[in-house]
Amino acid sequence: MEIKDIKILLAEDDKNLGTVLKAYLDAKKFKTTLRVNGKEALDEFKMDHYDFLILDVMMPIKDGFTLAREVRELDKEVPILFLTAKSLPEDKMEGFKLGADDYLSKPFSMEELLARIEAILRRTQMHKSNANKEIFTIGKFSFDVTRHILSAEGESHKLTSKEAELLKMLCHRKNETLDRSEALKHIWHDDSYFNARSMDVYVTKLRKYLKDDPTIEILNVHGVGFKLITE
Amino acid sequence: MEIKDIKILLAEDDKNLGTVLKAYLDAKKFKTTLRVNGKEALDEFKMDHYDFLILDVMMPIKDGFTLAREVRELDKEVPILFLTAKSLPEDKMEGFKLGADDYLSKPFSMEELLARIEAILRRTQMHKSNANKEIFTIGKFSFDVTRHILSAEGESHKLTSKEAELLKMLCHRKNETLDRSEALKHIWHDDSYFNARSMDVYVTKLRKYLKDDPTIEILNVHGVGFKLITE
DNA sequence: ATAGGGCTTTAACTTTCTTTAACGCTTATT
DNA sequence: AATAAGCGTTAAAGAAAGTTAAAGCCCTAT
Repeated sequence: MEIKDIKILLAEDDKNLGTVLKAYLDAKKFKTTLRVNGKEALDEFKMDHYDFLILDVMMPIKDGFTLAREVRELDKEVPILFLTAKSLPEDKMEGFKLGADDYLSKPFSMEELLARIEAILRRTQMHKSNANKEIFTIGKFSFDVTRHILSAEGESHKLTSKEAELLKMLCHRKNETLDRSEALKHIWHDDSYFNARSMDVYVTKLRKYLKDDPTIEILNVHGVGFKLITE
Repeated sequence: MEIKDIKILLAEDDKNLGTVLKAYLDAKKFKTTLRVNGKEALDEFKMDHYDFLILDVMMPIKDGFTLAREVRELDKEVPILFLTAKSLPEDKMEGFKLGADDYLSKPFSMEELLARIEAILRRTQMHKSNANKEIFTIGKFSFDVTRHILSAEGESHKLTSKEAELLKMLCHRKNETLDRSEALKHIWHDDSYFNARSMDVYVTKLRKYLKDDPTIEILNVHGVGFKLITE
């Protein structure tokens, strides 16, 4: 995997620092997504695949350590690097216990940050060359997100963009509720009545595709959204 | 490129420090040119080629940040390292926004300076060596961007300029969506209905050229653009 | 100047994808 | 139970994209 394919999720509440870091990392050919607190970062992490997390420890709403703990429940592998203003040993310890790979005390230079990211990636990226292949297993189905292909038992079916995007979101939140408004904002870019009805049509389509496996279900949570139930 | 070929432009108003730095760097086999303010440094930069800039932030007549801004208009690549007495975050930020690669707060040791220069050069020189290559690998194909040649297994095919430009853009965004309007603005210089249809024709052409490798795919993302998918 | 060849655009037709509409059913509220 | 809001499903209308062929354009060689 080349550097330019590596997706970084950056959680930093300081708008200024966050924007500059993102610009710098993007200039270094990473794909960086910036979120301004732990909650938004977690939502984003659930929504997409990331190869690396850079988390500010002190953030409003949800701090970096709490976020890391929740991320680790979903993914035990993804490298985490903390940015911390305090350089107290206790904090470092707590961070590393959660499976952090490194930390950096502010202020730091961009060069330093880059060097650490690359060091960690060298260490971890070795044994996963298939990292950017986003493939979900849903019951007896296999869903290739980038290729929009849903396959089972030799048969494979090509999904349209909207079908694929919706199924992707459901997969990222499997066995938990995907908010209707969240999906609408993410896929349709507008949470309105007609788009909601359009989304219903797509739910029906997906149910049809998945109906061959009775253990799979797209459940409606009335007034909230949908939930993909598997195994 | 060997170290002895690397030309450094040093802008430092403190005669004493400047001379010592130049002597040290020259001893380390760099070719160092010393200028005592931003204005003279800019004149020098315009006059000759430099591989690396070391700029003092506080200088008479023209300061380091202003100089960097003007340099960046001429050259977006050349590495810049700031020397700063103040260690205020604001200063750092302003510097990095201009595309600085690192900074060093006074007082610093010569070894430290050398280490940072070498770290930056390792990274940028690396980039340079595969930047001018401009050859993409797409599945079993190889695409020489500058020569407009798409080849596979001895066979090689010359692309027209529009074909090449479009494939280049798709390669730069491989495995992610290239916005239709972005491609139109960049290649056709105008995002209009007829150009969009023209672009569709070129997508068909490219698909034909690439069809021998079934792992490659140019996927349409309805209403958004196209995505080149490679393993 | 002009005829030919390669490249690009326009046109026309076909297919696919998305949205809208309609109608029936289910779930919450009072 | 009555009412309203939310959802399930299907069909159709509408918009975007796929494809092929012909027309237009621009250079170069004659």
